[in-house]
Parts: sequence; structure tokens; C-alpha cells
Amino acid sequence: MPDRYDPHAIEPKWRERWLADGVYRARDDDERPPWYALTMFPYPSGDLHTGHWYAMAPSDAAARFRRMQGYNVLFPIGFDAFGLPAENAAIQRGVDPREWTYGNIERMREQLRAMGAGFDWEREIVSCDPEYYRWTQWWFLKLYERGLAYRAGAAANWCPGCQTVLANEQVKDGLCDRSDDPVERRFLTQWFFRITAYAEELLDFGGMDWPERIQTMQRNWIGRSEGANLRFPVDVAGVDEPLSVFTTRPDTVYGATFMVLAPEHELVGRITTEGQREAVEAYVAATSRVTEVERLSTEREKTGVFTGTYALNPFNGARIPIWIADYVLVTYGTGAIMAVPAHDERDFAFARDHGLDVIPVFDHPDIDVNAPLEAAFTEGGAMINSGPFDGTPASEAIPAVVAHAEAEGAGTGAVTYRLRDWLISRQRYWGTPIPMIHCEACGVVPVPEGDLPVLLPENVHFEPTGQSPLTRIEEWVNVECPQCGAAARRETDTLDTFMCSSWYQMRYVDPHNPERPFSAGTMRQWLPVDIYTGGAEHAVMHLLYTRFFWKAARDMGIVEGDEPMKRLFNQGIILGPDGFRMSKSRGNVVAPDDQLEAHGSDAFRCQLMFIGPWDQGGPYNPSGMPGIVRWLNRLWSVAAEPPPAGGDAAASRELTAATQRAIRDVTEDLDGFRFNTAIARLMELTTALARARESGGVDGATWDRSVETLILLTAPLAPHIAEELWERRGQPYSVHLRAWPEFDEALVAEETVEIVVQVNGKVRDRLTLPAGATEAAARERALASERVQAWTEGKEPRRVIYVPGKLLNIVV
RNA sequence: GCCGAAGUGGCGGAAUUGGCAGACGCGACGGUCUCAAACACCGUUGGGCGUUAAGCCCGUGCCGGUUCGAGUCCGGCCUUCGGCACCA
Repeated sequence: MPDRYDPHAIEPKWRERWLADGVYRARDDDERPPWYALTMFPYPSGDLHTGHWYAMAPSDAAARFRRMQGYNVLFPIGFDAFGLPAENAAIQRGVDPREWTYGNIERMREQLRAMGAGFDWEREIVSCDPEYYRWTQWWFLKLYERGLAYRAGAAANWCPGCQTVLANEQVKDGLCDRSDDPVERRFLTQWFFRITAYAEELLDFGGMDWPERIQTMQRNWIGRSEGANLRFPVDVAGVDEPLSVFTTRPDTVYGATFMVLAPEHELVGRITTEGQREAVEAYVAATSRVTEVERLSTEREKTGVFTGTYALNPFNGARIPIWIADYVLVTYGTGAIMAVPAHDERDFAFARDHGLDVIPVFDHPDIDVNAPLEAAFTEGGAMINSGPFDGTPASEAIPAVVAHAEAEGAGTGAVTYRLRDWLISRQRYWGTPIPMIHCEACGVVPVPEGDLPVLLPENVHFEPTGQSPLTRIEEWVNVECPQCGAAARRETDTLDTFMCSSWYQMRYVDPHNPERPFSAGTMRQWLPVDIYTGGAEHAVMHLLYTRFFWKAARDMGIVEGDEPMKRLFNQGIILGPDGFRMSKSRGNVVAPDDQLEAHGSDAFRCQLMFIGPWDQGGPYNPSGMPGIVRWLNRLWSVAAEPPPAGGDAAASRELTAATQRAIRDVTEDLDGFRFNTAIARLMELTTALARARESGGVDGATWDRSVETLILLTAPLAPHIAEELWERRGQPYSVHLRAWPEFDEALVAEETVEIVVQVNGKVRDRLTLPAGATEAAARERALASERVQAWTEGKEPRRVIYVPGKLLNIVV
């Protein structure tokens, strides 16, 4: 059999056979423990790029590893197929989004198969299939029933480029996450999911093995703040309800010298005096023209206008002016603040610019609080200028003031979150239709479950007008009200595509179920996901939404457990050889198809895994490929050639020990997604085998065991060559269904150990001692060493440190 | 500005709890095979000193500290990358 290693001669053959034999089919009726390994399903952009390989090849290796460890592995694949690029292609090139998407899927499916990953293709899902999105609609109805989906008017993020509203999570630095257009604020009536109902629970990552980084990002995004809501009566006729503000520093309430409302605050119109009306209206109008980017800049001067009205401090009755300013955001807290310039940097800047009072209400060891302050300070000693609270130490101040506020009816302790409800309406075509009907008599009426799916109509004009293209399809829009039968109209907005991906992991467990999204039995068997792999860019979008979905589903009794994914691992971002993101315009694109053609799938995936830690990403330089190709060639020749004659017992023991060490290390590395070091260990074992053969051989049984172990350990990483070599050695098909080798500690035990001898911390000699040598024995040998004596110069050791089996340090 | 991660040969990167720095690979150099090239295989490869050799010194971003011993721990800086950023 010693023909040359030729990936093209073996890889397609095995891929076809695996597919035909259903080697990677996950069975519901299997007694082995289940293992659900999930890699984020791709968007069908049209071509599989290196980033896809970088995400999926290691995920595949990890899934194969678990399968060999005896798990019943579910490793599914599908396509996240709704979204703007399809629609943009329709607008720009006149192609049908459906055709564009399905064409891309077909191509990418072929490319994914050519990768040789062990996906269970029988469970493939496509989120734009009516079979799938009818269940997305079903979820919407369930959330609606539960009060978690609602329609409301709000200041929404509007992307002028995409001509649709966006969720807060899809706005980065005031720019649209997709098109980079500056986002505008528009008051619109939209559909929301009440994710804020789960804000507190979403902060808890207990029992989850998720990267610290993602946990921090989600916690920051949710942004929990503890404080109080305080009520300030407004001194103006016709406004009876007090002005409510949220503050994290209720203990500074005596220092409140002015109030600030967001310009969009609903009270603004009602409290503005005639004399100030013109200025206030001009300011409100000006604010609406400022982009979010500008408005959020902390560099910007703090502008604002006095409303002419005063509020009364509920603690001391002080009359304090009410201003409006755009540094206060209508979307956070109550949209209004009490400003305490002495102890808040922003309020201080505003007071300085507009000549407002500054009253310190805490003393400070380094600051003269009787002189005009030069800056706000937040850490104080004890309360001052605060009536009955004077002298209260800072540590007791907040509870004392809150207790008083609650007793007097001036406010209550409160927690506020930065997280906003998830805006899910989109004014675009290529998405899941929202299954709702608007009836003049009955209001908003859900489409009955039996009428799902609400099919997305075909043959539509796509030019974005700021309204969903669906509004123009009269025959689709006009329906009978399911409740009263009167003429009614369908909801024409579509769902945010993040809704498709919020529950797809649940559909994979029962992808063809026509009755329900999945059966309770398959849910219990497979869910939650054991290991989820994918990019970190989804930290506060998909990864937050899917947790919310799961918790809502749990509360509806649909799933069990608190979290959808037990363990999460984020791979890094793969860059071009020049260290920049791969892009056609830069000309630094490494095309997987080219690599595949040049070196085969095994080599390309191993090379991607070998370049460094998986979570680090970094530049991909194909110049390292020869190393992988050489290794695969050496692996081939080691496995292909017959065992050498002869057999030195010591050499056999050594090879066995090397093999066992490889089992131990590769197992640990794969468990921790350290593919780079796993491959290094496999290269070492390959070299050890080649050495053993050259230097006179080992006994046949040892040789065979080592070679076969090497093939088994290689199988998850380079599945094709492993299968080929396995077969050529006459072993039963398939190597991917064999048991993972077990590590046997006893076989690595060495009879002797090498001890490093240091004098004053510097290595001066090495000794070979019997394993388990005592300190006394080691010390005796070390002191007898000429090289050691040369450094101790006859002095008596002051101290000797012995690390058994490793090191002896003599201090003189 | 705040939070987090990282900084190791010419390059990608290794290094349990502090215990032989540079595993594995690329590249480079030398060699085997070959008419030659490709392929393949073998050897050397952190820097400096040492004619050879034995050996010695320096070396993990910078400065200092703890320790018998520091890439690893502590304090203070510098740089890079990621995230957040008027959130009251």
C-alpha cells in the first residue's frame, strides 16, 4: 500500500461514504449519553469564506472527539436565511431574494460538505422556509399571549440607509451596526419583546461556563443601577403629578439645585412658561436634528434651556428651576434628573456653564467645602447642609435618606436598568411576517395558530420607502378579522431576523415536526446545548436574545432548565496574511476553495487549527501550510509501512510511554479547545514512531498499538486521512465510530528521572536518578558532582530546596 | 475617561500550583537523494563571549519589589487590541 499521500484521491470518497452511511446522524433512540454540539448557523451570503472554516472546522473536531468518547452527538447545521443582503440584492440587481438566498444556500451546502465536517444533514434547517418560520410566528403568538410581546409608541432608532427601525443592540456608537449610517430617532409605534422583565435574571451566570468577557459585556449592557425614585412636586398650575426622577445618589438630595428633563420628556410642553416657550421649542427642535453620534459625545458642551418653571424639593421645600437639556436621555430612568452639581461631574459642568448654584452636601478631608468648588467630588465623608441628616457618615447616608423618603411619601428605593425592551418590528420585506391583524373594531388580533404560517407573499416591489414593501400588496394585506369577520388589515412589518436565531437550537432537536416546534421528549433528550461555538460579535445581541427566549419558554413550560447553552466558546477573528480583515478590495482574501484544491480539507483545517489558540484568531498566512503537509505525509508513511523487525524492550517501553503521553495531552487539549497544541503533540508522536523505526525497531504489538492510537487521536482533526489509514490497516469502518484511546498512567511511569541541579538558582548540572529518589539521595549525588562543587567552592549549603522528581536547588 | 485581554527568537506560537524559557511549526542555513529541479528525508538554528572544546554571560515590553528560584506573583509605567462610554 505505500503509494503516496494524495488527499484528492481519498477525501471525496470518504465524504460520500460518510453521508451515505449516516455516520454522523444523531439518533433520538440511542442509549449513549447525548451531547449537543452547536456551531452558529451561517448567513447564506453566497460563498464559504475562511472565517466559516475557522469557526466550523474546530467545532467539528470537538464534536468528533465527543463522539469517539462515547457520546451520542448532535452536531447540526442550517442557514440563518432572512435578512437585508438578499433584499439589497433584489433592489440593486433585480433578482428575487428567495432565489438569491436559496441559490446561495445550495452553493454553500456543497462547500460545507466539501469541508468534510460531520454535520447531521438530515436535520438541516433554513430559517426562511415556511416550515421553519411558521414556528417563529408561533413563538411570537406565545410571547404575545404571555404579555411579553406588545405594541407601543416609542423613540425608536431609525436607520436611513436600511430604511427601517433597529433594536438598541443593533446600534453601535450611534451608527447602524449593518450599514454604518448615523441612526436617527423617530417616534413610531412598533412591536417590542419585554426582555426587561428578565433583566435581573439575565445578570446571573451561575452554573454557566461562558467566557468572562461575554458575561461582562452582557452585564454592562443590562446596566443595573441601584438608587431611588424621588418625587418633586411641580410648582405650576394644572400639573398635579410630581416630577419623578431616578438617582443613584438619593443622599445628595439636599444638594439638588436644578432639575433637568430630557427634551423629549412628556412634561416639557405642559410646564414651559409662555415667556420661555419659544426658546424651549427651538431647543427641542434643534435636539431632534442632532444625530445620536453627536449627542452621545462627552466632549460636547452641555447645552440646555430653562423652562421657566420650578420644582419643590420634597426634603426641604427649596424652589429649584427646571431645565431641559439633551445630556439627559429620555430612554433611561424616568427621563428626568435632579441635578447635584457639587457631586456629579456632568451636573457641575452644566451649572458652571449656566450660572446655577452649587451646594456641597458632603464634607471632604482635602476639599474646602466653604469655598467655591473647582470640580464635583463623589466620595464624601459625612453629610452637611442636609438639615436633620447633617453628620450622617457616607456609608449610612443612602439608606437613611431612602427610609425618610419612603416614610414621607417622597420616593422609594428603586433599581433601574440600561437594558431596553427589544424592538422587533422591521419595515423590510425579507423576514418573517408578524402574525397579527389590525381590526377597527377589535383592535390588534393574533392570527389563529391554525392559520399559520402567514406566508410571505412573492413578486413584491422592494424599493424601500420607509414602510414595509408588504403594505403595497393589497390582496395580502386585506383579510377578515379572525374575531368579528369584518374587513381588517394584516400587520405589514416583519420580524427582526434575530428572532429566527433565538430559538433555532430548539428546532434542531426535532426539525421536521409538523405539529409543534419540537416534542417534549426530544427537548428533554438534547437540550440545553452542551457546547456552543461561534463569534463574540453576538455578545449583546443573539447571545442575550436567546437567553431571554429560553427563560420565557421555561416560564411557559415549554423547556426545562434556566439557560439554553451550558458552555460557550468564542473563536477569534481570522485575518488576512497582512493582518487586516480579509476583503476583496484589499486583495488579501484566502479562499477556502483554493486551499482545498491545493492541499485538501484535512490539511487546511489542521493548518487553521495549528496557527494559534482558537480564541485568539489573528492573521492567517498560508506560508505555514508546508509544515502541516509534511506532517500528514510523515503520518502516512509511518502508518503505511510494515512494522520494523526486531524489538528492543527499552525502545518499546519508551514508545509506549510516548504514546500514552500523547493520549493524555491530546485528550486534555481537545477538551480545552487547544487544537494547536494537540496537533503539536500528534507531530511529536509521529516523530517518535519514525525514530523508533529508524533506530532498530520495537516489537510488533507495540508498534501497531502506537500507530493505531496515533490514527485515532488524529481522527477528529484530520478525519479523511485517519479514515483511509484506518481502513488500510484492516481496521473496521469507521474510525470515527471507534472508542477514544484511554490513558494508562502506569505505562508512562519512568524508571529514572532527570533532576535539575541548581546552585543559587542557576542550573549547573543534571542528574539521572531512580524515580522516587529521596531528597537525601539527590542531595548526596548533587554535592558529589564536580560541576556543582565548582560553584559551591567548598562552602557549606545554607539551604537546599528539593522538588521531588524535578529539581534540587543548593543555596550557599 | 472606565473595564477587560495581551506584549516571549526573523515569523506563528509553547511553557500545571512560581521550578530546565523558546515545545511544535514556518523561514533560514547545511546535508542525503537527483544530470538537475520539484517532492521527500536528515541535521543546525535566541543573542553575545570563547581559535576549537569545555564552558560562561545576557535574555520573556520598561522600572522596581517579593522569593532559594519569577515569562508566571506584587507595585508603578509604556504599547497594542477588544468592549463600554453624558446611563443620573
